[in-house]
Amino acid sequence: MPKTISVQALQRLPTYLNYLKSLPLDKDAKISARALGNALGYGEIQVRKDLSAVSDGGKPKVGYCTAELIRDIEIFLGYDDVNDAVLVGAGKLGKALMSYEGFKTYGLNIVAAFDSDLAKCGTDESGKQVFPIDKMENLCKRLKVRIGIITVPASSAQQVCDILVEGGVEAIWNFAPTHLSVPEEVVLKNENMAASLAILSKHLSEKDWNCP
Amino acid sequence: MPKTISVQALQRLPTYLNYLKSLPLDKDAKISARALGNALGYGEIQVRKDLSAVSDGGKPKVGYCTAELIRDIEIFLGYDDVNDAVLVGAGKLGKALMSYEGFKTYGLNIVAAFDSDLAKCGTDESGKQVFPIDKMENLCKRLKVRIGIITVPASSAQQVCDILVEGGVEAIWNFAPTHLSVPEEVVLKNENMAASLAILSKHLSEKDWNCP
DNA sequence: ACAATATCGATATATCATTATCTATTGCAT
DNA sequence: ATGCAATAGATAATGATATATCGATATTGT
Repeated sequence: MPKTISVQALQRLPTYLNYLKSLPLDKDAKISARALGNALGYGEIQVRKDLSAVSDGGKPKVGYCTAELIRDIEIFLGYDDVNDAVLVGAGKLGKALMSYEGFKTYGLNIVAAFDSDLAKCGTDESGKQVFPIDKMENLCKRLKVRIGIITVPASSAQQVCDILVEGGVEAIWNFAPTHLSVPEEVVLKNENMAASLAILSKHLSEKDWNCP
Repeated sequence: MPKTISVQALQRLPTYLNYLKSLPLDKDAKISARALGNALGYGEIQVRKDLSAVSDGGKPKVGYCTAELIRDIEIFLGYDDVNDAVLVGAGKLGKALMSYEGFKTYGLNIVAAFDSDLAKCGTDESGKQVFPIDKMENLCKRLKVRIGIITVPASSAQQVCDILVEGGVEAIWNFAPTHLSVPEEVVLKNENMAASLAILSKHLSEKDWNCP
């Protein structure tokens, strides 16, 4: 029976991983759930629970073996095998993502980008190829790309999304500030900046209410 | 007593708003919770619950008045009054955010940016000024900036964060893939792309398990 | 006018996530 | 050895969120 993990816990794993990797590399280093939690602002019980889903345990009085933990999380998250992705929309945000080196460490490899504006096509400064959008479906199929990243304006996002799905993409990462409908079997993750802003903005206005 | 709203619901509000605004503008248009839910992939009960926190209600057999709903959500989210923000880190992502026009509609106004690299200082292509980072604390205080956006590499994020806090910033929007510690009274929102990727990546690898 | 229907709102239930409590294990100092 | 402190792990309790049920109300068609 596969271990279960909550969505929230799953989203915390990269944070653990990131912190663990920032530690001085020592093959036999150990870390306790409490230390890890303190560093990241989580409770120690939560840390243990999160880690129980990915690792086969730490030792009392010692803690977890840092190196093992790193490996276990990476395997669990699938960072060990690379997922190919395409990006649609070579605007400012698209370019920023294209040239972000960090994705490699997350097992994400952007193999190509597309844009409807022919002026943006060619080789990007990141070294990646930008193709006209009508090549997209075919190229996705040929390369068996599994992930599509959408960084086009909201107005064309659904259209782009449909093409990606047609091209056999299995997961879509949407940066356009709009809702997309996808078939059930396709995973959709919205990077909803407006939602984040809503939180900040609400907190600020609540401060104004409470503090006279 | 002020109406309460869950964090999750709060994060859905911008999505409602965005969809409502995409509808043909008609002063007397009405929309039912079910229609709204179907369009966005939410359950109708959830929609009603979410909206109950912001609006003073729809009418049976009719639904909600679209125009009123838009206004109510905007007021609730504070989009009517503008919050000034500064951005730190004029790299690719920073520039992308600086030139994103959409923030205006969310009541966010980036008044200035900072970077430690003097070569990046001056006037950005977005028309915004980029200042050396040692001017930051002072400028935040003078302009009473409430929001700080961090788009620097993980290694310098905490340092930048501390300066922002010193400068009196009340909310921090962190795009660096690292954990930040802030005083209790400062709101921190992490835009954790790694966390989103974790979800996609996990779903993909789970597909591989289940489908032989 | 009255029934039928669509819809809202409130309450209750179920699901999911976090935190607290308790027990068991390990290493260390005596 | 033996007892103490630190720590993991399991279970239970709390809290947050989503879903279901039910009654109330407005519109529409007879």
